Amino acid sequence: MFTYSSVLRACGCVSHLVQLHSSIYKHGLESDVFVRSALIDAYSKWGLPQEALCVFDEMPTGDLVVWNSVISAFAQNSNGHEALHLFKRMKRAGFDPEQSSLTSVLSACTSLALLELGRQAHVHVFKYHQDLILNNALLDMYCKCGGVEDANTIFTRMADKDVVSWSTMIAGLAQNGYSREALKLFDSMKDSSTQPNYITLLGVLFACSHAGLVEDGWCHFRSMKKLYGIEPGREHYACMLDLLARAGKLNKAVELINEMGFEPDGAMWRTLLDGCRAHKNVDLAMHAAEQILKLNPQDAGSYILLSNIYANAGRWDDVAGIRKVMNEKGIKKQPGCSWIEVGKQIHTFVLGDGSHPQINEIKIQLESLIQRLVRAGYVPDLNFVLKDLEGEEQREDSLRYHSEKLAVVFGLMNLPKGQTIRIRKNLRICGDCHLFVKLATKLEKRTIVIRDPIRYHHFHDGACSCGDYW
DNA sequence: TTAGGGTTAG
Repeated sequence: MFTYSSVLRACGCVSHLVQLHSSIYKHGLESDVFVRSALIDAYSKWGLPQEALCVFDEMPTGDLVVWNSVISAFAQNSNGHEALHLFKRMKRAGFDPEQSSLTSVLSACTSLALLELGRQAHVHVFKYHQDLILNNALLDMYCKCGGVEDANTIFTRMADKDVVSWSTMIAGLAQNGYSREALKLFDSMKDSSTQPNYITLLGVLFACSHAGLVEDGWCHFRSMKKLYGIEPGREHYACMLDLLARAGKLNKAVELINEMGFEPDGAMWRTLLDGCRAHKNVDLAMHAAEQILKLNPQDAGSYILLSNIYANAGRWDDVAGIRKVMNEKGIKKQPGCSWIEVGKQIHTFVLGDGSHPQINEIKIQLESLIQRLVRAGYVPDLNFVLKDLEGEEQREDSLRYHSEKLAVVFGLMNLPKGQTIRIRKNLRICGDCHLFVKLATKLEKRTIVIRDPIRYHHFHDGACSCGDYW
């Protein structure tokens, strides 16, 4: 038992793990709780939570650690629903959750971006208010669920803070559009006794890139090694590229790619491509797209970005060419999708999908809202319609029914006045929806928070926390 | 003082 639980931690590939697993059976040790938790954990670390669940389910023997192992297996492999389901099973089985279980539950709420659920988990945490790791998980949960004010309160009250607490808060502020506050916090961190690490600096550079702070970004990037002994890694370069590309310093971005000493990956070229779209550099865009498609010939996002760049430049033959290639290769763009939590239920809206039971009412309300917004000065921005990829008659509808607009209207209809409307979506928000939501918060006197895959937009009284730079 | 579970980026 002692041997296996030690060796399982050291196994270096899945096939070794499977061999150890059968050898455990051979020796009849599979019911030992130490061996079982180590096995569950090992499967989880190799990204196989279902295998971990099999190990868990096949024996009745278990203790709190075995439960915690299997819950964390799903929490860490981004299956928040299953983690929460197992947590409920654990409570029904008569086990009292403690710090480790609650940390996994918080991490599950974080990955699901469900603020109300996270608040419920927070209630269980009160009696452990001195636990550092648990507090860190709480910080992350509040930051990622759009409750950055709550995170700030907890952070201020934390007696002990380690590098994870500081890094979580710095990145959290930046993701929520509070870049300058994030940089101020980094200054306070330097005054404290905690040394920044690799991840802290990523948060700092992220803050700079999302606020267009080019000089600050360079300064932190160039001083990483000297001040903190941290060699800039691939991710730091990616952040710098993002900073330069967004700010329109495309030549500097290309210089950085050439000098960085890493092979640029698809995400880096994609960053550059997006900068080319924003700053209308067709030639560089073509080069970047070519590089991406060499690395990943099926990357739908790049085809669409490139085709929009061509469309904006009026190069309709090239637009048609891309559409043809996409058709031939069977490449489809991912449909936009938004989620909103109302009455403990998640409501999903997908572009072009009218399956929501209230969809007709929502469309009527949306139409009326658009008319009121137009009277208040809203002009739909047709630049964001994918002219090339949609049929002529769908053009206006495709913009009108972007999933976040449907979710916003649904929130206005169903959430009490004064309650913040929180939406999560799978793609980045388009400029037209951004304008629409800004104006809607002013007209309807509501606060709206939208989380996209990269960051948050806090809309209030006609403005957004991103300062229209995202 | 021979063994198992939790937090930060992309």
